[in-house]
Amino acid sequence: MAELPKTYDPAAVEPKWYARWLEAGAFEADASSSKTPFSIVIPPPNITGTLTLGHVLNNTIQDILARRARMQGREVLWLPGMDHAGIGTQTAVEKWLRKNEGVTRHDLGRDEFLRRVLQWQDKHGGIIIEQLKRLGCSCDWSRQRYTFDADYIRAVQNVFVDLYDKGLIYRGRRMINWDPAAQTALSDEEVISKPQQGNLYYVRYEIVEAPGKFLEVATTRPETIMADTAVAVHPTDKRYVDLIGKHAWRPLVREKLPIVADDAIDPEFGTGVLKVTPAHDKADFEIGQRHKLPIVDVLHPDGRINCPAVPELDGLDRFEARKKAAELLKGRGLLLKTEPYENNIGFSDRSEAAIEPRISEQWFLRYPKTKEALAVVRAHLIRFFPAHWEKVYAQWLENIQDWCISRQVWWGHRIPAWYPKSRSVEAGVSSAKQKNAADTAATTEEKSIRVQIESPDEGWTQDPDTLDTWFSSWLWAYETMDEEARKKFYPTSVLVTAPDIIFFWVARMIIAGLEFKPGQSDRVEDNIPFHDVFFTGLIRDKQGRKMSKSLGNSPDPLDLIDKYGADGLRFGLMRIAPSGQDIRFDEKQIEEGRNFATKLWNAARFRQMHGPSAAAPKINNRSLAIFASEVLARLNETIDAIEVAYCEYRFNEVAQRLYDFFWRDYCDWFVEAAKTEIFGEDEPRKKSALAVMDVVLSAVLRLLHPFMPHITEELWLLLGFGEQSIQFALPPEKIALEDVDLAKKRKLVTAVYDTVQAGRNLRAEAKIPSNKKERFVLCTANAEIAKEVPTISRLLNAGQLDIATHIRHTADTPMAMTPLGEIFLIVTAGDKTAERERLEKEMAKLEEELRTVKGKLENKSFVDRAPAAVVEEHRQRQKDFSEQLAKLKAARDGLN
RNA sequence: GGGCGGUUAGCUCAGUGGUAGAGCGGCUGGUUUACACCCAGUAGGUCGGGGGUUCGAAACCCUCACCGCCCACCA
Repeated sequence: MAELPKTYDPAAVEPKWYARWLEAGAFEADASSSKTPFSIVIPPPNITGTLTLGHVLNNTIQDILARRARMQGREVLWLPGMDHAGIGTQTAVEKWLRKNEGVTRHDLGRDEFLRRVLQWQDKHGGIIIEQLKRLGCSCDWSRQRYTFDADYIRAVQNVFVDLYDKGLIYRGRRMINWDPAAQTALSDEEVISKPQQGNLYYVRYEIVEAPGKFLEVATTRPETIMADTAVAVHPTDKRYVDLIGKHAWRPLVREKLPIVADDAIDPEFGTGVLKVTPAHDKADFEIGQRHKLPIVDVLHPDGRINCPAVPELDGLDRFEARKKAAELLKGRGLLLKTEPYENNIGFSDRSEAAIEPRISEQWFLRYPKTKEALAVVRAHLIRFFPAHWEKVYAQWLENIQDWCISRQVWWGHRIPAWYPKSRSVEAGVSSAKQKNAADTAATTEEKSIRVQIESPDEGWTQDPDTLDTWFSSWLWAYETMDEEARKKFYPTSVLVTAPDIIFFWVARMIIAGLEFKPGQSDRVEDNIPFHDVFFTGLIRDKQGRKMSKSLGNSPDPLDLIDKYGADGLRFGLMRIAPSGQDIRFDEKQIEEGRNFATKLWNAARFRQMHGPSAAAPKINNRSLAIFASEVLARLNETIDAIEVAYCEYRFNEVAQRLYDFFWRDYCDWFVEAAKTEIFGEDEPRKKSALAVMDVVLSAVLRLLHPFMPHITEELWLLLGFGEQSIQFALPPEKIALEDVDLAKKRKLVTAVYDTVQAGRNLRAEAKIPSNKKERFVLCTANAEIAKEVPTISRLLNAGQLDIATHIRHTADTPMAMTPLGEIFLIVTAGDKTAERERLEKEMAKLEEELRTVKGKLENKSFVDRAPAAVVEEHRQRQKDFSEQLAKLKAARDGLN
């Protein structure tokens, strides 16, 4: 048996084991196995990504589930991979190119740029995979996939063609979200609205039919006045009814605008008059459609003003132009006033640029299977944990809009659509000038489009756009698997993800599963992508702020691993991660995880110092010390509690239970009590105590293994619990404690422990250093206690412990009540007053408790209606309290 | 405007009907032969406010307040 080193060194142990596990192929899934399958697909991190605490949380949970399933004898597939992350990666590489080569993607051209992305990817991409390995993730790396693998690309394009053929994908000119920084369209989900401090400008529009009279219009965007094509009021607004049907002069680029009536106008807002700018506002666009208004676009794709008719504004950035437009209007006496105003502005999730609503020709998906997707969650064919996310999911599906899937970025899955070379391709960017809004519903002449993967022939050119990254991710649950794996492992067991991608990914994967039916039959239950979804919390900093690069409040998990070990990080994080709630991160908590690992190490060392452990430890019920029975009973309770917690994905509870059991019940109480036997002369009893330790340690190591894989593996083999890796050891079963007296024994143990605590308290109150061996006397009627004197004495660190039936209480002998009787601390320098005060304090506390219990028992309703057991408990308590109080009183009176 | 979460010890959080808990931090004592990343002891809480249900509420119901998130076209 190897000697355990004095201290645990995760830096040496963790990489060693990880390398061995890989070498042994321990994480590889065998699709031909007859074992029950268990499968998880990883939420693929971006190829440009590096490990964050969010990843640590997420992947630790997946690893716990995977490792536990392996121990349970299941065939486990944890399928890893990465996402090509279209806009994200393109932005990252462009930034790198600008910095390192001083070139833009336009300098390089599309083909060359894409070559550079691949180069960059080889050199700098995929760091996160190595980081996940340091965390200990037991993914089947032999199956690692990428959303840009050749066959994955093909699958994505097939899906596009399929949906097009079904009439679900269409091309259309519509109002979309335009990101002027990335210069691409975005889906609604990629736009996040934030309140923004701005101004409300009150602008005068002269009435054409009544020169000298003005309409006042309140707007936040004076720079788009040139794109106004109407002025609108509410049809019942008395102030303006007379003007409906008349006209107003547009103040910039003077032109007649019709004054229309529309229900969408809120008469309460501003002046009750809206300038209608169909090209640059979603609501205005709809009003435009209703009134057949023309559309005037005055913005370049990059957000600069495109309006040569107003040279002062032309070419200016939209925000600059806003100020300038206000000045311009002011100069002409058309700006009445400016008020500070806060409104919600949409921002790009990625580039953080302010979004422009914009009319543009894009590809859209009319979602299929939305009702079915709702139904499978409603019927709990897919279960959400915590369940309240079902509502969020339902709300989205019930109000679902068509998905804008085309992106004007180069890096991504190219849209498999072809146009005759003669026709100029618009690349999604609309240059619509004066188009009639009514026409926009009509899509580009479908005849001229061919949707297929291969080029029809030389006369055709491919659509330059790429697909939204999520249009490839939604196939992740099954496109990552080959035919054989799919047969064995699809639908997957559980998806572990953060709730912020419930729409982006979770919902769409469910839809994809139901639509494309990758399962073994056409039945719904064979085609859902997963059975359970566990939503993790969001990790926040100590102040409750979201972790972000710009705030610099996100600690590098790799630093934490260096400092505390991967196991410490994992355990510390899991212990504070309540299911489904946000987590406030504090490094202290990781430190505790590390401390727990050290505790485990030292407890194992202690065991190992007293001889070799049994490979398959067994205990003999009859020879168990009462303390052993107690710790084993508590172990059984822990095993049960953990089982229940796992069923509901309450990982923090599993961790906390293990922590409490091991540290408090096992180390603090059992091991300390068992030292009597361990250091004693009685060989059979010593053996029994060591066997109990083996049973507990072996069980705890296995229970802890999913959380702390490295240290448990190390200790498992060092202690000799198995020649095989702990990874495939069966989970511990409950110990059969068929002892008829178990309840009685447990009560006695609790009484002993309470007595010890009372005695220690006496020592502390008497200001006696804890290392000083003092004499205690225990007055008790309990006949069985004599056997336990050595242990009680050890736990009290007593010089001597006498059992008596009576002792005269004097000031020299501080006394406390315990369930066993009275415990006295025999000291020489006693103080009568102090002792009386102490006793009276204790009496007061007891009296208070007694009053509560008595009150309840005197309440007839309580006695009649409460469960008999509860009433009985109260009666017992009343009896005990009264007796103890009487003894305290006698002791206090004895002092006189 | 709708929806969802939260409010328990100085801090971070457990606790879904029966004597209010843990860890950290504080204070006191300790080089007790596994562990100072430790051990022992201890202080600290009208469980956000109000109302209700119940013999009994931190927990269940109603209501208010505050904090956070999500959804929604008020310029």
